[in-house]
Amino acid sequence: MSTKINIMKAATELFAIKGYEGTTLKDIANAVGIKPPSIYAFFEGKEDVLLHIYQEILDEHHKHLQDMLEQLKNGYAKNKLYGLLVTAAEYHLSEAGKMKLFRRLMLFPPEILQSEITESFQKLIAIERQAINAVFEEAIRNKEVREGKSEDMTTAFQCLMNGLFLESQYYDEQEFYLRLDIIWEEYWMGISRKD
Amino acid sequence: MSTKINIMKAATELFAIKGYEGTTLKDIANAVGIKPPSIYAFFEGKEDVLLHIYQEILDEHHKHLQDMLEQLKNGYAKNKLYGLLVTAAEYHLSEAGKMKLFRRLMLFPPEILQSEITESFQKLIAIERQAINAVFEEAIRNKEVREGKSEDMTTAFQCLMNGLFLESQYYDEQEFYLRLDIIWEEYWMGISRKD
Amino acid sequence: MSTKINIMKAATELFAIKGYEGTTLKDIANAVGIKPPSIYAFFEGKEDVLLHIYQEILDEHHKHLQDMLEQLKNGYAKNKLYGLLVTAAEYHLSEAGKMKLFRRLMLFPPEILQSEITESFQKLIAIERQAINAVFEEAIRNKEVREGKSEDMTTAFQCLMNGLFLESQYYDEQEFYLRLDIIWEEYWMGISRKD
Amino acid sequence: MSTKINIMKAATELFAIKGYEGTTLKDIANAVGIKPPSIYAFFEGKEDVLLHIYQEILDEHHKHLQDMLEQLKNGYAKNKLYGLLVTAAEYHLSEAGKMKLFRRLMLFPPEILQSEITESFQKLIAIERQAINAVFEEAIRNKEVREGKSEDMTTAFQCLMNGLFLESQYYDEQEFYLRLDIIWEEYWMGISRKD
DNA sequence: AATGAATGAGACTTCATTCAT
DNA sequence: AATGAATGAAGTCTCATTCAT
Repeated sequence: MSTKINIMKAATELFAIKGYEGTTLKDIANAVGIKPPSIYAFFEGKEDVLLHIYQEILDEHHKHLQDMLEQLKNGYAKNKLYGLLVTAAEYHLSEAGKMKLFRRLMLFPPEILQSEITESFQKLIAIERQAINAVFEEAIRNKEVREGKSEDMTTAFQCLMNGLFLESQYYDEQEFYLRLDIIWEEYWMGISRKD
Repeated sequence: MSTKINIMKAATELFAIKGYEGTTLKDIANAVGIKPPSIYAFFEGKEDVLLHIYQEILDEHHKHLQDMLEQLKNGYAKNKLYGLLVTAAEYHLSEAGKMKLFRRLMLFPPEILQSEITESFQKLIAIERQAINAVFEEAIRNKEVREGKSEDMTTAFQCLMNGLFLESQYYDEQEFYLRLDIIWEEYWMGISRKD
Repeated sequence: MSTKINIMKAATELFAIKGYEGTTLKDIANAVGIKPPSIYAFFEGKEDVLLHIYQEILDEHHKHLQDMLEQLKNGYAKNKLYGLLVTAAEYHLSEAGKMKLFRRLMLFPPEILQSEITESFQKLIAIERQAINAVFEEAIRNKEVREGKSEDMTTAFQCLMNGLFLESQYYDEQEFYLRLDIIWEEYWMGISRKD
Repeated sequence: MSTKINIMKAATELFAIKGYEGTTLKDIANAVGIKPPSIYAFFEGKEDVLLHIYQEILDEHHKHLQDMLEQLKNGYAKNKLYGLLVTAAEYHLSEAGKMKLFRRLMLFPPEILQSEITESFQKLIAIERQAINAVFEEAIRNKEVREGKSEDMTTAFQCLMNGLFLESQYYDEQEFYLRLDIIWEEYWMGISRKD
């Protein structure tokens, strides 16, 4: 029964590294220690494997998003936003394979799933955006950050997150966390209210 | 002949959208209006097409980098850095196919070229980093930006660039430029010296 | 158990419509509401299923032949021959699936069973032929039909039967019986003694 | 260039004997002396091979039908009808493979082409029926055959043809022609006008 | 320079079958 | 009696590539 899970794990890793088209069912089967036809006992085909993984990633991402939103409820904006970055970073690093695949699907979706993927990803981003925006609105009211439009701050913060999580792929864990802190410091220095 | 160029153009576009493994020589030939074997009159094979394109992208990138460095020679840091973003943005948008492939190769290189690609890309980034760093060093001296480590500022700026150019893929041209300006304003507000 | 019977029923229908090669054990299992491996509790394999069905058809055909021969014992030739056609027609229509498979196996036997099938079918035809021939011999003696060789009459009658039962596959029941009566009338008009 | 023709010839023969599902591309390729992928240089796939063959058979059948209709224009009904049988018999025997496949497709069409095949075959039969009916109408007027409905005579004659051409598959050429003549004699004896 | 014909390698997938449960 | 898991064998088809023209 764990074979299905093993297939998904192996396929996630392989799709992330070699891409959907670059990965063969043989690759996946080899990684699991079974033969290619056995995959069909659990999935309808290669596409179906990807779809299941994609669904799983989406579900987990939603759960993760809930955790992050929880994080954004109470406390100072500084802690909230930094916590957001760190939580997200930890998530990206702890689920390296899944997240690499997530980024790949987001940026370069395989033709077949293009529309489906694009749509659901945009929803995710919108939810995220709304939550972050709320933080900035409150932070402006509380004078935790300088004056400005919360919408624009959100735009800039999302850009920062995008940059960071693209970088999570280039650098090893240690270096990444170093950069994360540098970037955060630089960022907070610019956005925070100095008085 | 112009066929060779057409093949490279078509292949660039297709590799960018469908990936190297997801693109067939037939796809390329169809796009050009020839038959697959004709490609072998100009290239040694599929891999060779990618290698030529990759080389081309690299060369152009170097040229583009020269333009950018030129930009960074004289003037105020504010203009230099903003000019950098705009120049890069224009480049990314005018050569959409090439740049999409550039990002793809950078983030998800096909197995065969992995080491080669990783290496040369890191060189590019290093050059870029050095140039940007120089701008910040001077800007700190000139008190155009607040006090701080130029290295850290460079790190943050690169993160911003990465975020932006990842976003150049999500948003259409108009929206992208809007975001670019918002992000720049937010950024400059934070980094500039207020007195 | 009744499952065995259900398998044979479903397989008969499917072999008839889709052919032996065109039918999968999954098709059969689906039709029965079981899973493919369950078939192996009753049969040695796909070929064995066909063999059992084939044997069943053969046995029933022999029984049916006995009924028909019974029919040919007493009475007028006209009634005998017409009765033969009607009885056979009813049989073909009541056991549509079985008879469609019968025709298929007869005309286009799957390679594996070719020799076996050909042989046993020729026996059936020979028995049939002999019985019909006897009817004509007597009918000629009794002057129920015109003068002629009983062998030739049998040959013609068999041709008529073949034509009819090929047609039983084209036309729906109602139309088939209409044609049967027309053909019989035409036939009997030609063969009967007019005086 | 003749490879395409060879493929069609080989496939016709194999589809006739082993059925569409029972024939593999390897079987066909072997018969032609090529490898399976080469078939794709001429056809889109296995189904496409069948479709082309089917179209060819249909076209030839239409041509053959024209020949037969020509045959039915002038002369005595006896000669016309007997000529019809002989011409058809010669056709069936000279193109044994094609005609065996024709019968197979007519009686047991592979699922994919079922509707298409059924439709076009019914058209063929209707044309044939009309032509034969005309012969009987004239023959009744000319008192070449006994009184009766031409429609019914046509029905009976078609049944005879069906029977005969089903038999063309059982018996070898010599025996088939013997039976053909016997059946014809028996038939004509019954239908002709005796005075 | 271009391509029709051909193919080895290999991909995805189906299928009959086995076996432990 | 029934099936989930697994697989060897084989089928259809794609693809990069070669070669003669």
